[in-house]
Amino acid sequence: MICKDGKGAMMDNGKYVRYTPEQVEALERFYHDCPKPTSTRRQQLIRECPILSNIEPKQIKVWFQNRRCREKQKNEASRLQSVNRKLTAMNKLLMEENDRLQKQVSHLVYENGCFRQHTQNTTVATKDTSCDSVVTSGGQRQSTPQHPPRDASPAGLLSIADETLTEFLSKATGTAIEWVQMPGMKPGPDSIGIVAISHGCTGVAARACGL
DNA sequence: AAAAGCTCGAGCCTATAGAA
DNA sequence: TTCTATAGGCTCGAGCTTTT
Repeated sequence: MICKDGKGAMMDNGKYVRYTPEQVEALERFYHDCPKPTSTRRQQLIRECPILSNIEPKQIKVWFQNRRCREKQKNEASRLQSVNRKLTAMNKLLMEENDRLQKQVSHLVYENGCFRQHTQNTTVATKDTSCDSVVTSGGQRQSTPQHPPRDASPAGLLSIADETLTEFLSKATGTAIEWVQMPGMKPGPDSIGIVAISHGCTGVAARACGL
């Protein structure tokens, strides 16, 4: 029967057994119906199926064991492929969002510089009362075309800050991700395949996960 | 007598060897 | 690369022994 050399498995004749296609087909059929047969059921299978009669019960047991293992590996591989596809798509969207936000930051930095400049000029003008031309020309403000003109008073600056904060918060809440632990997966960001997005979120992560 | 502890066999899972 | 087979570690249930 089976002998051991301490490192691998060999049959008596020095060769591994390769089950015939007919035998494999019979085993597969049975596996499809019952992936975890009891020893009684396996013996019954050997009795009922003549082409399996030359296979030892132990070998049948091992075959089912390995078959389940192969199935599990196959399922895991396909699950990982699916997660990979989602991550790739999410990465693309996040890169685009990052790019857009960086451009926005550059623009805001530029705007901030303009406002600072303007605030300085206004302060100098209001202190220097001898310079009428500056005071009277206060209505001719320079501003970017994207935003309506706003005064540089503390109230005006506060409104800009408020608007920026509101925009930031809407983005932050719009991309909120809840990590949900799934059976068989470690808790935390490793289990990326199962991110859950709150209803109504329109952020980038939400769009990515909806793929 | 009932609960607790121990042993043993069967089976599962993962990693690995080695032939086909 | 795939498939068959083994090793080793682990769990679980059954049966037996010991303790309370």
